[in-house]
Amino acid sequence: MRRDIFQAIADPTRRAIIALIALQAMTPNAIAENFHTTRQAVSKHLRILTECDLVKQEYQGREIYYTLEIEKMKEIDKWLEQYRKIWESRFNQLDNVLSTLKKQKK
Amino acid sequence: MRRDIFQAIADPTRRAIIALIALQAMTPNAIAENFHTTRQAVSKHLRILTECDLVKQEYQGREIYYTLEIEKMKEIDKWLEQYRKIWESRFNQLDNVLSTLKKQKK
DNA sequence: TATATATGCAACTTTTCGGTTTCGCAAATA
DNA sequence: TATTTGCGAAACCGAAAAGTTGCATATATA
Repeated sequence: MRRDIFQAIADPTRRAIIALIALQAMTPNAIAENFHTTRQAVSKHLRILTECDLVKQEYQGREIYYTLEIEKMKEIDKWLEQYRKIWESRFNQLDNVLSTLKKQKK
Repeated sequence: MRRDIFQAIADPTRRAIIALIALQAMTPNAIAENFHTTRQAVSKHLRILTECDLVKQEYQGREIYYTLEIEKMKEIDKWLEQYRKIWESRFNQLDNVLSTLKKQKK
């Protein structure tokens, strides 16, 4: 099953998990303590996040630390770029209108 | 039913619709021509996009033109901001390492 | 006025999703 | 060695999502 980063961040619990491990690597149990769900449910979310390379696993004995793969987040930023161009150009247009009004005032 | 912008952009068809109407306002029929689904399916997507204020409707006779509400896209950018800080700080750390190496060379 | 067109909405179906429960396995510990 | 602990995987379940079909309605057009 091919996972997509946009699908991965669609779920609020997964976004919260991302926010958590962005601060420090955590084990599934430690992550689950922050939610009102079972560890297994968290494990499922972690699997989805892993499948689309948003998180990485670090094995340490029988514990598995999950870390955020921050580079992957840039993909969203990249997608957003095309729209950022639009809202910035619109802002410039508004800027032009304002400066035109200013000139007319003079 | 409360809609979320992250859920809205999770669907690839909806992202494609957003990309389409970002260029110019379009009617449901015109949008549907670009996909291998029925007009009704597109209408459903448009409804979801409308519910979370990502698109606006402009009535013109019996036609309805859908336009992208670009301001709403900034919400994603805002969410991304916290992670942008992280990857930028990591970049700076790397930058420091590089400049340290450079100094040692001298 | 009769017909065609553009659209939304409701009902229904199939698929997907998020969750729980149960299990098995490997590592730590008594 | 026996038991506890940390974890993933599979089976199952209910809810939601995405799609289709079949309407109803309003606006054009012949």
